[in-house]
Amino acid sequence: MRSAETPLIRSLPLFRDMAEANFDTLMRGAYLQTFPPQIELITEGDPSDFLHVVIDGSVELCAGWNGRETVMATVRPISTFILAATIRNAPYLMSARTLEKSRIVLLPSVDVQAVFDVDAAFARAVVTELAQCYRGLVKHTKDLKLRTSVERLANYLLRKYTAAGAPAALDLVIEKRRLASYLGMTPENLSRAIKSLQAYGVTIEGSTVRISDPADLIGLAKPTPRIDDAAH
Amino acid sequence: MRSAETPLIRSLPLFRDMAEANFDTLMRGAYLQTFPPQIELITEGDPSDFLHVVIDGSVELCAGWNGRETVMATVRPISTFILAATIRNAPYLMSARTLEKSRIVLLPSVDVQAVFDVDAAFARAVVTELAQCYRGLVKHTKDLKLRTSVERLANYLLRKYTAAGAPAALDLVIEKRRLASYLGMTPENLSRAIKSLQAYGVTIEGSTVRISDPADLIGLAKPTPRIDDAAH
DNA sequence: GCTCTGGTTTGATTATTATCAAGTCAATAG
DNA sequence: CTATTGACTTGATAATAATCAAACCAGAGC
Repeated sequence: MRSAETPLIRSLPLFRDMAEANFDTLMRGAYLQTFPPQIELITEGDPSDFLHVVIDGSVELCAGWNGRETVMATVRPISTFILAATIRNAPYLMSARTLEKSRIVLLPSVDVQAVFDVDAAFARAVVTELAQCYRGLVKHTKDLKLRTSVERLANYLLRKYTAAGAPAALDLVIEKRRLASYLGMTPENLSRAIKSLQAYGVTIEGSTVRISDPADLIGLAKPTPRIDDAAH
Repeated sequence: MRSAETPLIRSLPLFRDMAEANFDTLMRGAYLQTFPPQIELITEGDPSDFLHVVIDGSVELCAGWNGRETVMATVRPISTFILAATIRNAPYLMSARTLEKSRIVLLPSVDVQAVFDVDAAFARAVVTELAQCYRGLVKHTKDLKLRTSVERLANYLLRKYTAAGAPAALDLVIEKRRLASYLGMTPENLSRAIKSLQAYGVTIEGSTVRISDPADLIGLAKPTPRIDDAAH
């Protein structure tokens, strides 16, 4: 691959510190592809051949069992997904599907592994990234096990609100049924949870969220850095 | 540290392939300590100073929020815990508590990080271990989001049963209230879930589990490698 | 032996969440 | 402009799980 996106990828924490020669090796074997919406990029259970980097658009990671399905995460530019499967050379545990028209870089797993072995800076970056992903998932699990659905919604909204810098109106980016699945509830239940947050100054019209009294909502949500901080 | 446990630690996948000199460095800075039962080894939110290795006994990883608490995992010999916090040099997301009298090796995080930077084999082992932990947590999350409590119990029992080689009687090692918390339910609910599995040939008396008709139980549990396999 | 303790079980009740079935609404294709 | 589609909402109901309270039971200590 040789394209305008190369410097963009280079700027990611995962690739930032590695030697130029090794980065070139990775890029030589890479493919940049554009996918239409609703395309299944990878399927749960398939062998992991590529590390994926979302350049543009958005991708949903989901998992199914016995006819049920749940959204595990949404990946937005610029970031990678299924690093763990690539590293372990094991089958995917989640499926990935484009939500909109998306441009994605595919890095062959063999190249990633080869470069990992010779580039200490890259190795460190992979570890850092993986540890970050792990900790993110620990937080998600705590969210699911320790909170009710209304509490999960309240904290989700506060996280987005804070990340956006406490704006008067906030866009809900994700479809409600997908948000419901991500938060571990049904669309109907989300609809009712939204209604019950009106008592705490939250209004959601279409995809526009307004929080009139953050302090009140915080009183209900009781956010903690050990679940709700992106950094930590 | 210089003790009889050194070769035991050396045999772990995490330390197996590293250079002898680097392993010695790690061991020089290490402490081996014996803790009584019910001791809080680390507390959620504290800075991460040590990588822990359980040599003997057992340790419970748990997390709390707003007066509620949940068991995230149980660590048994020989394995490490809180690798991710050590790597990221970030506060612990979980607390750790001994369940019984336990011997634990403490490796200063600074040493782990220093050796990581100079030993490629160790770096690769850390990545492999972290990826394994990550995938284990993905499975746990899928289990929680896609299955009912009875299904989670059925699959938990089948996993233990299979791992033990399909014995006539199986010991339930963990206390029921802890198992309940791990599986995301109350002790009362677990008690009822056990009862409802009697219809599928499962009897649990005290801590002894008997599965008279595995095929029948499998029909209910519908286990899948993408949730229930330790390896994958 | 007894008593105390804490885990477990059981029953009754409530809370929470899911399911089913209509409806509303907005965007879009024809 | 109308018809269709699919997301979202609402209401009624059912399933699932939590809570509360009371027993039960086994092991530890006396």
